[in-house]
Amino acid sequence: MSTEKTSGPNDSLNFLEEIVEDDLRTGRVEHILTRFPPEPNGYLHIGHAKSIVVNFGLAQKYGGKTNLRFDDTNPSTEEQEYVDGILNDIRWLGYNPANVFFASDYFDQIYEWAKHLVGEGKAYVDFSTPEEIAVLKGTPTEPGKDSPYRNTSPEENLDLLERMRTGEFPDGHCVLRAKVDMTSPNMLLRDPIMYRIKHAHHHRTGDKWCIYPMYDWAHGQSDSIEGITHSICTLEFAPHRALYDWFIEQLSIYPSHQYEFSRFNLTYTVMSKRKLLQLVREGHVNGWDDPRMPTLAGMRRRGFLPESLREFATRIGVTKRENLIELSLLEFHIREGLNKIALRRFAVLDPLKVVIENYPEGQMEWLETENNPEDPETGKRALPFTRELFIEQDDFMENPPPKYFRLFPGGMVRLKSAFIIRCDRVEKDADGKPNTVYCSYVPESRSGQDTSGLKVQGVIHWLSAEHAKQAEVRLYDRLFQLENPGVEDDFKKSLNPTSLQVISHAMVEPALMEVTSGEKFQFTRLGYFCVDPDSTPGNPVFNRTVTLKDAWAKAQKK
RNA sequence: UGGCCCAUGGUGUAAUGGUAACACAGCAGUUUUUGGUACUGUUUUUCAGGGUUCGAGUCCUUGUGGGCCAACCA
Repeated sequence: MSTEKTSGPNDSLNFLEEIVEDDLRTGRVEHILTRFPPEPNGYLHIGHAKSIVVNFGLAQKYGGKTNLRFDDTNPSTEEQEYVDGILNDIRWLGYNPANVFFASDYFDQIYEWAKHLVGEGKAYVDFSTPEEIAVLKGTPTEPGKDSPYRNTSPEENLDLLERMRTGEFPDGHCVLRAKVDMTSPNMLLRDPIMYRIKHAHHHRTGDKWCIYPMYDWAHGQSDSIEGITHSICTLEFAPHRALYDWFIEQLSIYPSHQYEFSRFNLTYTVMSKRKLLQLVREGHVNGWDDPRMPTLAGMRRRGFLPESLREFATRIGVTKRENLIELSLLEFHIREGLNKIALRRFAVLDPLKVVIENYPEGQMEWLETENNPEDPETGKRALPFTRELFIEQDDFMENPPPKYFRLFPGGMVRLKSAFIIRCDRVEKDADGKPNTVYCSYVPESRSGQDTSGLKVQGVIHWLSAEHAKQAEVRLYDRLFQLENPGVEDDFKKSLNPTSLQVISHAMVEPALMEVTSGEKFQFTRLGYFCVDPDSTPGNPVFNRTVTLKDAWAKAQKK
């Protein structure tokens, strides 16, 4: 048998890594410096997580650094709350920016550069209305026409710009535009706006400015000031690159370069900030950190591990293609991470009482069970076993289908880490729902010292009724029922009505009464759960992060 | 009807002119006191036509299909 098998994605580079290696080899750059440039107008989501992993990951791999730069050029939508949240999310994901900067740190320099361009006749103040500007801009297939203000002298423009800055004009009265090419096939080159007037309070510069630079007139300049070698963004910015380069060339400043990769889409998820904001505002979810949200805050509260997210982001790759990633890939990485570290605990979400009729009343014994079979060093714990127990309703069926190997009348099942029991009879409510199952146990079948010789296929979890404690459990499911809700006219039409199911009286083992917010467990046979911050002493709340894979449930669906 | 970007299994990503592979998903099985985990096997792939070449997923060309661009948003 050959053991030489060394192909796979691990030894191949994505296109950004190829560019970087090339730049390093040819000496275009000595060290790479990337940046992650969020606008502080919302919370980070899983799409940003990929961008963070790409930017920080690339720098880490090649011994470079990454700055965090808040793109705060629009005071009307940006807030300090978001700055704090974003910083927190990035650190949680496992990254530390080399520097934390703000585009607003550079407003003075950017203004000086604007004056320079005006002085050279490469920018002008335009008093046209937004409508007039739009009409003269043309369309993608028709060239635009020059604005009547395009040939104002540099001297007059300099004066006008200064008056814009000092607050002489009201909002929207005029704009500063770059003089590029009104006939360019690239719409962004048709005399793009550099500054607009906004008499608004800025979260950092206060009331110092009433003109604010547009994205194109701030981003590349900020990159250049910081000496960013590789300015990585998503595909929709590709047409901006021509402008990015144009400004840098006109100013003869450090030539940062822009590279674009495709953003990713996730099935059953929307990712646009606008839509996420709508979900929050309209109360379809309980805030930005609702565990159903694809925000980092939501996923953290849901119980996702940052390393799972990093691995997922790496696995989906970096390309320029449209793509729609299956949610099951994310879930795979979540389970993989949690399987190794989550301690196992017993919980019964939908209790059904079991009475072991041949087990003496009042008797109790401690039975040992492992905390995590994947990690023996986590040791064992003891569970109290008594005559009256709880099992899941799901684990009993009066008339089971073929291959059902849990409990049914006349059938036997193993209580995990305890005994084998046989179901003798069942007592039902008036509506026919089983309410108590009477069983007998096999004393010599005790786990670890089973001499019964019996073989049973099913193993189920259980709780001593007398010792079990109540807890709230929140079961989360996908927020949308459609694979690609974002492409519908109304994405909210496919909202999943059962994306949250609250079980206020689940039963759990006593040890789960003393937990801390954020702690993660596997509830044996049910899934991974995480302690919600809503928990109070004695009243824990558990969020279901993700279910376990369930071959039986899958087979039943067919 | 202008410009830019893109096209490899169900999904995503490799293969850098020389045997189309990896992961997830699916299916089948082994192990298992979690119908979990682990392990094994397996179904399924180069958008179409033309060209260059001994040889094309890869290069050229023409189509076709998809995405992006006409905020004083980023």
